[in-house]
This record gives sequence, C-alpha cells and structure tokens, in this order.
Amino acid sequence: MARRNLTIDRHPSPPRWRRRKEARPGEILQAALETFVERGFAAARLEEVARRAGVTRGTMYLYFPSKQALFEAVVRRNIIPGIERAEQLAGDFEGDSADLLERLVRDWWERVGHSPTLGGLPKLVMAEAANFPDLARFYHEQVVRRGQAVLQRAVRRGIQRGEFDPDLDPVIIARLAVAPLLLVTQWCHSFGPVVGEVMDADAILDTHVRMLRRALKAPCSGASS
Amino acid sequence: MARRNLTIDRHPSPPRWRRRKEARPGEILQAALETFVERGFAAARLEEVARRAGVTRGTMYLYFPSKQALFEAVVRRNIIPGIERAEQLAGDFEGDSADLLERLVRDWWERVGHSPTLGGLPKLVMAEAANFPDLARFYHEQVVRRGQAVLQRAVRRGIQRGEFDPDLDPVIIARLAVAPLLLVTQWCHSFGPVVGEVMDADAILDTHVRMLRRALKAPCSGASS
Amino acid sequence: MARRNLTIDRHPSPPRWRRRKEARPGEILQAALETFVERGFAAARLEEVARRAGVTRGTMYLYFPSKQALFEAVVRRNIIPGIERAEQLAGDFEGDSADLLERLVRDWWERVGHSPTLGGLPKLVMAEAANFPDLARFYHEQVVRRGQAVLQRAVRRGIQRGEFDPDLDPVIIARLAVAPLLLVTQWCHSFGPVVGEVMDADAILDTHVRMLRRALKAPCSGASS
Amino acid sequence: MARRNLTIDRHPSPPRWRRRKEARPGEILQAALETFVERGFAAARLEEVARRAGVTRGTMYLYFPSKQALFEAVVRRNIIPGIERAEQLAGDFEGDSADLLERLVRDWWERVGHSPTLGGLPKLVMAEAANFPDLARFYHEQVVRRGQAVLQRAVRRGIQRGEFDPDLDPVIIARLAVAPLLLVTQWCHSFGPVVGEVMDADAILDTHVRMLRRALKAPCSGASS
DNA sequence: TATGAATGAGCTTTCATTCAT
DNA sequence: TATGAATGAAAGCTCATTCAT
Repeated sequence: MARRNLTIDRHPSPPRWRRRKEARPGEILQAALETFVERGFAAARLEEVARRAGVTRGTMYLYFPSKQALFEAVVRRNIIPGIERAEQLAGDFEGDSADLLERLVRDWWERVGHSPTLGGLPKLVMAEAANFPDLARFYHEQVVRRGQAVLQRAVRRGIQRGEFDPDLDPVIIARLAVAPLLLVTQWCHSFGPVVGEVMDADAILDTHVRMLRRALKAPCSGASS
Repeated sequence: MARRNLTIDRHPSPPRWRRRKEARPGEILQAALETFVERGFAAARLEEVARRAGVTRGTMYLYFPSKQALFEAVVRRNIIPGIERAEQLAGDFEGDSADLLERLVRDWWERVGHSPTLGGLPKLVMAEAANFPDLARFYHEQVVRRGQAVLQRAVRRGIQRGEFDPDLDPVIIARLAVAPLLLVTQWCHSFGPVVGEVMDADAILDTHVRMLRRALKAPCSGASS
Repeated sequence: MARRNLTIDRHPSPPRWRRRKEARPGEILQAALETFVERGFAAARLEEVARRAGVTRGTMYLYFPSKQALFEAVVRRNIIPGIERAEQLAGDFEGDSADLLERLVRDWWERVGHSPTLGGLPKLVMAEAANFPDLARFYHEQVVRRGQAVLQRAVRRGIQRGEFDPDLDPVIIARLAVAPLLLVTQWCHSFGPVVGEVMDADAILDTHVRMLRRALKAPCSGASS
Repeated sequence: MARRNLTIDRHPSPPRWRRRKEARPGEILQAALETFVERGFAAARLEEVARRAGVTRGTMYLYFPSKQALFEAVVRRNIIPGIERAEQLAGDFEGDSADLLERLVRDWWERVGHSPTLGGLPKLVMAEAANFPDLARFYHEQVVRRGQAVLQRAVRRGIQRGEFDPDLDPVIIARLAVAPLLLVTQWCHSFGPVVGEVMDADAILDTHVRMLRRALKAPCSGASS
C-alpha cells in the first residue's frame, strides 16, 4: 500500500535532552486545535491559544510564522495519522468485506467522530475552505481522497469476492459510508452545547451501519429503477 | 492570507439611484448571504456586502443595526420558507409513505442542496454556532427540529400504515434521511471550487434514496450482527 | 444707554401669511437648545433635534447650514435678550443701588438660572469654548462683558451716591455678584438628575444676596487688610 | 469645524522605547487629562491622547479598556488626592475657624483652581454629567459631597466655638465658600485663551475671602430684608 | 529561547451632510 | 419648501505581528 510519509519533518534529528523544548510545538498545536475548533479560525485569538499552551504570544512565533501557518499545521498534524491507520487496517484486513467496511467506519467514529476536538476539524476545514484554498486542497487530497480511496477499495474487494452487489458504484458507496457520520458529528459539535436535548449518536451509527450492510448485500428484492 | 478577491462587479451599470426603499433590504440580504457563505461570518467584510448590493456601507445601517443582526436576518429570511413548504407538503400528502419521504428529501435537495448560496447556510450556521448561540438555538428550533419533526411524522405514518418496518426508530431514520445530503452539499461547496474533480451529487442522491427505501421496507432478513 | 440691536435680522420683512413657515426656525432653535443642553454639543444628534422640532433632518439645512451654525444660532438667540433686559432695567432704575444689584441678580436667576434650558447655556458655551473660539468670543463680548458692565455700573452708582464702600472694586464685585449663582445653576443641571438629594437653590440665592449687601455696605467693622 | 490643531509636540526627542511599564499609565492619564480638558470628552480624539503620551493608539488599550474607562480613570486619579488633603487639613487644624475656612479655600485654589489642567476637571465632569451618570455620581459622592462635608464641619466648628453667627446654615455657607472660585476658574479656562483681557483671579479670591469672613462674623446689624 | 510591551492596519459603526424627488 | 434615502469621512477598537530585552 502506498504509505508516503507526508508529515512535515520539522525536527530532522530530535536531540533527546531538553524535553520541555521538544514538547512546545505539540503543546501549542494542541491548544490551537482546541481553540480553533471552539471558535473558528477568525474568531480564535492567538492570545487564547498561547494561554492554553502556557506560553506567551511571542513564543508561538518561534514555532509558527503566522496564524495561517499555525492553522495549517494543526490540520496537517491531526488529520494524517487517522488516514494512515485506516490504510494500514484496510491493507492488513482478512475476512468479510462488509466487516472491513464496518470496521473502517467504526474506527473513524472512535478516533475522530467521538473526539471532542478532532471531530470539529472537518467542519473547520470546510468552513474555511474559501479562505484557505491551499489548505482545502491539501485536505482534500490527503484526507478526503485517500480516505475515500480506502473505502472504495474495500467496496471493490467485496464485489470481486462476490460478497457485494456487483452493480454498486464504489465511489458513491464510499461517500455514503461516511457522510452521515460526519454530519452527525457536526450536529453534536454545533448544537450540542446550545440545545438541551442530546443526540444518541451511537444509535445512529448502529442504524447507519445496518443500512449500509443491507445496501451492499444485493439482497432478496431487486434495487429500484 | 490567501483571501483572493472574488468580487465580480455584479452590477456593472444598474439604475443605481433611488431604487425603491422596499427593494433594498432584499438586495442587501442577498448580497450578505453570498458574502457570508463564501467567506464565513468573521471574514466577511461589510464593505464587500455593500459593494455587491450596490450601496455604501452606511446605507446598510439604515436597514440592519449591526453585522450580527444582518447575519441573523440572512439566516431567518432564507431558512424558514423551506421548512414551511416541507410541513405543508407532508400535511397534504396522500400516497405511499416512502414516496413522501423521497419527495421531502428530493425537495430539500432541489431547493437548498442544489442552490449555490442556500446550500452554504447550514454549514455557516454550524460553523458559527459557538459564536452565535442564540442564532444556533433559533436555527435548531426553527429548522432542525421542525424539519426532523416532519420526517419523523412521515416515518411514523409509514409504520402505522404497515408500510415500514415497525422496529424502526423514527428519530434515527429522520436524521439519516438528510444527513448524507447535507454533507454532500458541504463537500460541493467547500472542495468544489478548489478541486478539479466534480462530484456526481445527483447519483449520490439516487443511491441514498434507494438505500433509504430499502431500510424502511422491513425486508427478508433481520439486521446484521 | 447703548442698546445696539445685535439680533441677526434673519427675516428683514416678515410676511404675515404662512405662519407655519415663519415658526420653523424658532421651533428648530428651541429643539436644538434643549438637545444641546441635555447632551452637549458633540453628543447631540441632529436627528434628535429634528424629531423634537417635528421636521426631518434635511429640513433643518434649509435654515441652518451646519451643526455649528445651528449651535451658534441657538446661543445667540437665547442669550442676548436677557442682557438687553438687564441693561434696560439698570438704565431705568431709580432707588437704592443695593436694591438695583439685588434686582439684577434676582432677575437673572428668575429668567436664566431657573430655566431648565437657558440655565444650561453658560455651561455649554464654556465647555465648548475651545472648540468654538469664535462663539466664545462672541459670548464673552455680548454676554459676559455687557452683563458685567451693567453690574459694574450699578456698583459705581452706589459708590457715587455714597451708598457703597468707596474702596470697593466694581470689577471684582460684579464678578462675585453672579459667579456663585452660575455655579449653583450648573450644579443643579449636572448633579440634579443624577443624585437624589436636591439643592435648595433659592435659599442659597437669599444668603448670597445678603452677603453681597453686607459686603457693599461698608459696615461697622473695617474690612481686612 | 473651528477645531484648531493645538498639538504641541510635547516630546520632541525623548527616549521613546521601552520606558518602564509602570510609567505608562501615568503618562497616558496626564495626556488624557490635558486633551479632555482642552477638547471635552467627545471631541477628544484618542489619537491625540496617544500622540501626547508618546505612544500609539493601540498601546492605550493595554492600560485602559475604553475611552470611557480612560476618562473615568483621569477623573478618579486627579480628583481624590485633593479631597483627602483637605480632610486631613481640617482634621488637624487648630485655631480660628475662619482661618480654617480661608485655608481650605486657598488651598483648593492653589492646587486646583490655579492649575492649567486640574482646574478644567470640574467643568468637564459637569459638562458630561448627562452622558456619564455613573461618573457624575462618583464625582458627586467622592468630591462634591466630601468636599462640602469638610467645609460644613468647619462652619459648625465655628458656630460651636462661638466664632460664627449661630444662625448660619452650614450647608449653604459651604456651597457659597467655593462656588464663586469654581466659576472664576471656568471663566479663566474658557475665555482666557480666547479673549485678550486677563482676569485678576487672585484679587477676586481675596475679596471673596473677605466677604466670606464678614458673613460669618455675625456682625453689628441683622440680615437685610 | 522566551518574553510581553508596543505597533498599526483594518475592521465596524456613527452621523453630519447632500440631493433627487 | 420639505423629504428621507443615501453618502462617506472619521472615530473607536481589535488583534496578528514585531522586536528590544
């Protein structure tokens, strides 16, 4: 499987001493992630990021040359690992293709959808896509496309192994496999803190997975049209 | 910041003077809708809104007392009508409940999902929910809740008429009926202008509708796992 | 007595018909007086003046070319008449000079100090003196100087008639004859609406007049120095 | 508008960089005091304050969160010390009560009335009372009331020690003890820069003090009328 | 490295003023 | 005369960014 290492290799040969200094960029990125997710890019104040990271505003400029660069670093840092694990998981998987798909979906849910911060990233990237075309392009290529590719491969695998309806369009199925979960995540992030009523996201996940499996199975009755 | 100036000089030589006062709010709201959807709330400059509306900055304050008020007016103005039409449609509908559901979904797609501007509103509201809790609350009550209620009623109708699987949870089905479409809309809005590849949203819609119908039908076999 | 007519003769030959139009400038000036006194020059909004006068903003510019001009007209209009009456009163007066002084002081109090609007004018002019040097000069010449002149003449009259202590300095006495009343007026205007406690301005006036008479009388005990 | 630019480039070539943070608030307050006194609150531009303080506009917001807050800080900072000194002086005083009163009055004159900037504060506060009710209330309680209380106590002391006419109303005497001086101060500030003629304020002070002493002494004859 | 005081461009907002009607 | 919608200069304020220490 193509697993090109795209992380930005900011510290080519990390010296082992001075752990605090080594930790700084990560602490800042974590603080920035939280702040950006909570406020949005424009409304996030660098002073708040600095406060959360336990540094001063000036310090952050030792590591990131601008707010935009910080934002992009946040996205790049937090987004790639999940994709890589998905690619790995799909590459190593043996067994029923429907199980693979479910596994991929639930894995994403576990790691991203559930996380109070990571779950906010996709919304953030999409909201700022017009203002950060480069970042949007990067995100689309490294996350959307790669993630979709993994899912599409799983669908094709199912078709080839005779497990799935051969008429399925892998591209479309890949989209529909994650779209509802992404949106549920956004609902939770957006309206959760504002509305009393809680959404039973896990039940939605279960139902979605069931629908997905049924759609793949080429079941008893023929599909419409 | 990569914020390309996209102003398109929409009014090259219109009758600029003394347009009817009644037309102004609508023109401003339309211009504001476009600008907010393209840039997000914070990054939208009132001067750009004014330019698109063919007025000056000061003029906008004759109609809207603040940027926030303008933003809220944009959302309220553009959001409610669709909900009302959905409620009406569901109320008057006679026939198969699955057809009703499909009709509701396709209607939303036609009016909102497809529109280059309206389709951007849900993303906008969710992205700014933390900064505009009142607006988020309003949107949730007037749009999300009412829209979901219509869908839930359609599902219950199908169950009561023996058309749908009685084990379905109407709340969950209602969520899953629109979630993927909302997200596809966001994908189109966010990555569309940035990525060459076009998404065949209509094909996704068709497949989604088919999956949905199959899920409702209480088909031959029980749920998975 | 020198009674030069300095009113600005804005309407050289007032036609008798169309009383409403004739009334306009006065209505606007009255509204402007109230607004300026309540808010101060800068904080007074022309829209409020217009509303009080029952006209629109644009109309006011038919009568006064600018906010400054309006302000100056307000001051000129409301300030001169009092001075003229004082000059007349002093010119016609027969009797004890102390009575004349008291009469002048009480007259001012009756007409200006007591008035909810006129009483605010001196404070206003002094507060804006740096921003309206021309107006301040005008006010000083036409009000302060002329008013002081009347008082000084009354003091000299008393000295010449043997009623007052010949060592008095008429210039100083004239200042001290009105200064406390002006300030009491300011106190009432400024702190009156803001503090519960009311000031018994009339009692202060009485005491002040008594002090003044005693100071003039060259009484039993010699003055200091 | 006749608003002559009076900026005097007060700091031609000072050590502009990295002055102690502790010095900044005082420098800004001093610059603000001067500007507010010269222009009035609304007409004072923060940029002018900044220029006089030798900083930029943004810097001022490190120390004062708004123009209003700056204004209030100016008043509080410059006003209270004088009152405290007066209270102390009155508390420690031994000797003739008339001397105490004179001392209080002359002290105020020395410190406030004479000062080119402090003398403008009372006018400023009164002029803006309607726009800053809180500040007016504060000023009234902390300055007017406390100052009057000191004077009233001095009068009562004189009565109790048999030095003053027992029929005096301490409240009224306290008012009349400072009112003329306050107004003379205003006259100097307002018309001084605008009119050639200079007022001999010290002579007025002397005469006022003499009048005051005579009024207290319960002299040979009863009050008039 | 780290600091944080200082900067200044850029935004929203206000309101005196204009002018087609 | 009178209107009031429209203007646009100017002000307060914010906050990403810089730099002497």
